[in-house]
Amino acid sequence: MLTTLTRKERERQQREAKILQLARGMLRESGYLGLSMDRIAAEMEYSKGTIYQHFRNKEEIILALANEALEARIELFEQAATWPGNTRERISAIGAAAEEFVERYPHYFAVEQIVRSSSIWEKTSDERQQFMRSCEQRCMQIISGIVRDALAHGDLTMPKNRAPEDLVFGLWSLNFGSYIIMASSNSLGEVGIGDPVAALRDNQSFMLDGYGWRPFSHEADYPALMDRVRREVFSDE
Amino acid sequence: MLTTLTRKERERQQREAKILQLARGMLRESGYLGLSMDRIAAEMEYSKGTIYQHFRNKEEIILALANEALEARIELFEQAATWPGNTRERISAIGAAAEEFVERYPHYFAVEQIVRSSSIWEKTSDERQQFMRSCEQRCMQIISGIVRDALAHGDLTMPKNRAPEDLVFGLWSLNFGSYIIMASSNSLGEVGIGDPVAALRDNQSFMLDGYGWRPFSHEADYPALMDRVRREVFSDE
DNA sequence: GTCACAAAATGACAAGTTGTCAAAAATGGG
DNA sequence: CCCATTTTTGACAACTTGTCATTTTGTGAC
Repeated sequence: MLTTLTRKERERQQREAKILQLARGMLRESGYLGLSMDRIAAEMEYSKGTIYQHFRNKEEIILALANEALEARIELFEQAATWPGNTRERISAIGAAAEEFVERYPHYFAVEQIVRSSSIWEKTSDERQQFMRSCEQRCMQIISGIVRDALAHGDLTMPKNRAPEDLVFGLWSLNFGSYIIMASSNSLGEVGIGDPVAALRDNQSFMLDGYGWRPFSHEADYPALMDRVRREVFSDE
Repeated sequence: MLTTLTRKERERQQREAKILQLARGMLRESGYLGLSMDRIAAEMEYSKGTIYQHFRNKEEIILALANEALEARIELFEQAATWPGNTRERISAIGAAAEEFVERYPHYFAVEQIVRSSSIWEKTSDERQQFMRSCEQRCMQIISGIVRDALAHGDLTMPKNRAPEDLVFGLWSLNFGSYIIMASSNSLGEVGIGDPVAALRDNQSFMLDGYGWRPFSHEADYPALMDRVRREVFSDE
């Protein structure tokens, strides 16, 4: 009896994973409109009704994909935050984690873009919304924690009227904006941006330099550190 | 004959403007899915076929809205670029223009987000795509022009392996990312970001400081300058 | 084996979308 | 007034998503 229950449960989870896998593919292939419940059902060789027993609607599938990725991102960020070095090195490690995340979950930015598109968010369940918000907060906490450590250690002093979260907002928007532009602009080279990932690294560094976060980027080789973090922390699993 | 032609032409343009106006409203109200050709037709008291004579499809309407706004943005940026001051002041004036743009075209970021969503872009006409790309390039040129002036005047020296466009990419993504997040995150206050617009101003300034662009933000009152630019340059029309 | 009952899967449907196109209506020159 | 040309129309086809009565499947008791 126990075994049958778990077998069913296992089948259910497998099916759910398969749905998400198919959805990921469709989304990558042709965006929000390309994700079709009919086609998922057809490719799964199940009826539509069964798919709807897993996800109340299309938007739930998309949010589930986002949740999956965000959970993994927190994992990466937490690992990065424990890097044994000064605060400026630790914030660089977070940058490395962000790069790693983009490589492991290349579909995520497309998903987040869809979720942030009004009228999608509204259709999703409270639980998944809650989960997404909590992931966002958790991310914020991890990073602003490093900022606070830097303040405590005297590596950084906050400018007038600015909170640590304002700095995090800067890193966040710089990253988010850069990756969205990279993902959706097929001709960055033509406008003179040859290596956007390297440019992002530098822009982040210079922003932190501007805040006065020591040691400055000319005093250490942060790109090398980021490569090292990615090799040593994120190479396996 | 000439008069009848122009009258017709005038009516056509008025109708087109009305379509775009309605579309703007629907888009702001409820996003891409909320924009319905049927509803536009109904509210215009024209049949659907007539609407389709103006725009080949839904996506064309969205791109038309983007084009409208981008044209206006170039206007604003060009005005800002002529500000009579040092290069650092001129790049701040561009920041002021960007703020002004967001206030005048609050729907634009939602539109750009939709356009950047894959499978939307593909459905639009080459002409409008071309126009959008040329606007983007033009913007890039205006700003990288100021960067080059700064290099020529010795206000700034480019770091190793970086082109002026990489700096512009930084400002671009910082702005774009910040405004997208602001527009779609209804609870920034809860995560500790009280005044995101002020934070964006500072983050931009600090990034430019990090690049070593003189005079530094602690040597001048750039926020005050931006307020002044907005008052003196963008108050009328 | 078979019966009864619960659980799960089904697909026809309703209600919506976009985009088309033959037919109807308006227009304007002769 | 008439007729060629342009413009407008809305019924359609072809697609969505999401529902739910009906059918199928699974389980345990006898």
